[in-house]
Parts: sequence; C-alpha cells; structure tokens
Amino acid sequence: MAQTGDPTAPSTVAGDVVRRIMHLSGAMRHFMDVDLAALGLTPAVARALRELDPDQPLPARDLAERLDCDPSNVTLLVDKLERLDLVRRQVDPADRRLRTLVVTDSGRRVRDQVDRIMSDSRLLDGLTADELATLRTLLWKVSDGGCPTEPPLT
Amino acid sequence: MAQTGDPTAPSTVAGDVVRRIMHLSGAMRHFMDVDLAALGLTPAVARALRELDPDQPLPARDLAERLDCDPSNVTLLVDKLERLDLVRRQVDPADRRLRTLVVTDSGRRVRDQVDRIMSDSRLLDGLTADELATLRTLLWKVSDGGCPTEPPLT
DNA sequence: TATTGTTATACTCTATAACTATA
DNA sequence: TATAGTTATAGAGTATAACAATA
Repeated sequence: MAQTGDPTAPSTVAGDVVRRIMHLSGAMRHFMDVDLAALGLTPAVARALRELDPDQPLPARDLAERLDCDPSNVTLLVDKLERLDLVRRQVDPADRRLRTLVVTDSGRRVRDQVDRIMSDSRLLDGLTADELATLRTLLWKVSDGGCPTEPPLT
Repeated sequence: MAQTGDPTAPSTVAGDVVRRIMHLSGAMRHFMDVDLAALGLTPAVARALRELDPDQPLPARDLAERLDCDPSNVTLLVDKLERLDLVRRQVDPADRRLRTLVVTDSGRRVRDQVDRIMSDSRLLDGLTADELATLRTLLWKVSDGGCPTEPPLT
C-alpha cells in the first residue's frame, strides 16, 4: 500500500527519491514563504492571488476549485486580498449570485512578484543546463497533467 | 532575487522544474496525509514520531531542533503521542530538567508504518528503473546535505 | 543566572454546517 | 428546489511570552 518492492527493505531507490523530493520542496517552500512574507502576504493568500487571472475575472467558486479547497475558505482569503486592495469582488450582472474576482492594478504588480517568488530556482543553481533539462523531462513523465505549463522542449 | 535569468521571461526551465517539484510534492503529501489519517495520525504528529529514534531516547529539545520548530510546539505534539501511547516522557536522572522521549512498543510498530507511508512512491510508478536512478542522482546533486540517506549507488 | 520544558495566548489555514440571496 | 457565497464555529499547526523547575 505504501511502498514499491519488499516492505522489509529499509530503503528503496523510489523511496529515497520520494524523501528527497519532499525534503527539497520543503526547503523551496521555506524560501518562498520568507519572500512572500516580505511582500506582506501569507502563503495561502499568495497562492490565491496567483491562481487568479488578471485578464479574466473568475467567480469565487472557480477559485475554490483551482485551490482545491472549500468555498468558505475562499471567502476568508478574498477578504484579506480585498483588504490589501489586490482584488475586488464584483457582482455578475448576468447571475447576481456570482461574485467575480477582479485583480486590481496593484494586484497585478504583486501577482507578478508572487509568480517570480513561487518559481524561485536558487536551490537548483548547482545543476548544469543539461541536468536541468533532464530533470524537467523526468518530472514531466511523472506529472499527472494537473500542471499547467508546457511539455519539455529539449 | 527570485528567479535565474531574465526576469521578464514568463517561464524558464528552472522555474518550470520548481513548479513541477512543488506540484508533485503536494500530490505526494496528499496521499501521505490520507494514509496517515487512516492510522489515526495527523501529519505533524506523524512527522514528530518519525523523527524519534526508537533505539535512542531523545530530549524534547532535540526533537524541536530536528523538526525545526519551537519547543512549545513539541510539548503539544508529544502530549498527543503520549495520549496515543506511542511515546512516553521520562525524566533524565542525570539532568532532571530534561524530558527524554521514549518510543513505546506500539510506537515502534506505528513508526514503521509512518516510515513506509512517508516513502510512498506510487506517483513514481511511471518511471523505469533507469529513469528513477537518474532522478535520484540529480536530486542528490541538489541536496544540501540535510537529507539523511546515503548517496546514489548507480 | 542560564536552560528545559510547560502554559497561556494568538494567528494562520482549513473544514463543516447553517444561513441568505438569487436562480 | 438548487446554487453561490457568507457566517459561525472548530480543530490542526505553529509561534511568542511568561513561568516553573532545575542546573
């Protein structure tokens, strides 16, 4: 249920890879959280802003889906984004139940910064361009399609 | 500060790798959390149990260091582990300020399960043995030494 | 006086359930 | 009656500050 291969073996290659990925992602998250905090954003608020499309206002419900969380959670996150003047709620005239989320001008600027912070690759600086490309290809093979970026070019 | 290369570029190979690693680790964590919950453990409590050495009781302070968190947090986590009968607090006779954390017999068994769950590699099943080995080598190059397992063999 | 651990408290993140407004 | 969003509430996770016991 939890491991490929002999369950009495203390370590497998796959298990080691899993542990390293979890470790590496934790270290990446640490750097991200520090930089986001310097921007005055908590991690959850930053992620919410990042999932919004500045060029196509989104109903709150769709944001909940993108964040894979409960709509009541989105209410609180958008409360904070609105207090920071990064997002405005706007009633949809076509269906007055819907509240579309509009990214403000300052929201656009902050969102760009969030995007850069959440792609921070300083921990990969030790890899050559070739190694980076190989890593990307391997990760692409593992990806379940939920990752929105394009397939590897090299 | 946040990205290698041209900051106006919408995407870099390194940035893409970072995003995929964060995405993959999130999916892995999701599976782990489900399996840990089936064991009756929250993620933080499971991580605390995992950091304990069943063969060498550890002062609470050292566990805080391993978890990179405040000692007050360890108090609460160990409260829960003790209530589950997985860990016992024991006063160190040599220095009565120290509370060493002893893993119980049932704690040992649960800890083994936690270890397996937190090495769950089902998401890597699509990779060949060669690809897995390559991935491991690349992750080893990136690791900062904080990961306790041995270097790649292949 | 310094250190270990605990308590009290607070903030973030998230979910469930009950509610309101709209369809 | 069904859906979108909000409110109230609760629990997990974590931190800071004040405190007790021990060194």
